Amino acid sequence: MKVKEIKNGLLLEDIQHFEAKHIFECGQCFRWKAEEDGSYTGVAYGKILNVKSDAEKGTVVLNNTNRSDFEKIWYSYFDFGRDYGKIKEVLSKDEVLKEAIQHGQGIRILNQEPWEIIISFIISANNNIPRISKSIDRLSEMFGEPLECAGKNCYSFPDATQLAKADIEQISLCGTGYRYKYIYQTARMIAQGEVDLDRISELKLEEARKELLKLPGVGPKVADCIMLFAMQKHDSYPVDVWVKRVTEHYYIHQEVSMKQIQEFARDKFAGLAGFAQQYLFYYARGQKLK
DNA sequence: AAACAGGAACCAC
DNA sequence: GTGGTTCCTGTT
Repeated sequence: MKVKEIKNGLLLEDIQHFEAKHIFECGQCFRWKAEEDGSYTGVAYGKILNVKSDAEKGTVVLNNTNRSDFEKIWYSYFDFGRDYGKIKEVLSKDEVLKEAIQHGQGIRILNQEPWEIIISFIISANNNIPRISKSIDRLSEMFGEPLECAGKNCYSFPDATQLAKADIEQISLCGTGYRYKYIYQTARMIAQGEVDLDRISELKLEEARKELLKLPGVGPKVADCIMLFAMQKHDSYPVDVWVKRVTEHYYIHQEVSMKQIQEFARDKFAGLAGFAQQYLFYYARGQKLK
């Protein structure tokens, strides 16, 4: 990878396995919005960034950033230190995944902030992506810090302290439905240090899940998402309806319990289960698999 | 306009 | 620990 400074940003060259659409639309994040020119704009770690990828040229343009933030934030955020070619090579031994990877070849698993991901996925329970995004935007507008930018959506995601001292009635105005209580209670538990996210991040999958399940609004699926998208637990295999459908349809050939799906994934994909899950999820949604 | 989509909590058993 | 029901809101 080559990093060149350009006006107001960076040009990355010799990039493989990176497509903005695949990355931002594979269900792992909610704050990145598609622009008319095919780029995406979003907020993470309190910074606004615009991303445009060109798979043919092998380039990525990062707008509104600099070399220092790239090294501090975005290199890790976009998981540039990982060899996706190797992951794909291993997973492609399976015919279904080979096909799925062709559809989502530019997927990468972002390294997101645990706190934001916890709240985002509490909101995701029994919900759909447009509504989840809207709720997160409203939470940020109401309780986050304003960021310098030209358009809309320019607020950082509020931290746990900010939400813990918020009026619970105000949280309920963010379109989160009955989940507002969970958001508030979880914020309080974390703000008060009752739950230590850094500590949980260090634990192994099963132990970390047990801890995360103590948070109100966090069940098995949400815990698995938090671990995969914000705690680098790449052996996590979150099973939502789409992943359940795609796993049953292509591998098990009958309806089974959530537990059986997870056992299957653990045996079949082992440490790469999380990557397999992302390729399969994106594939299933693209196929509108029923 | 009624039906549907989507995970967790909660309560029986 | 498993199964059924309810929670809220945007879309069809």
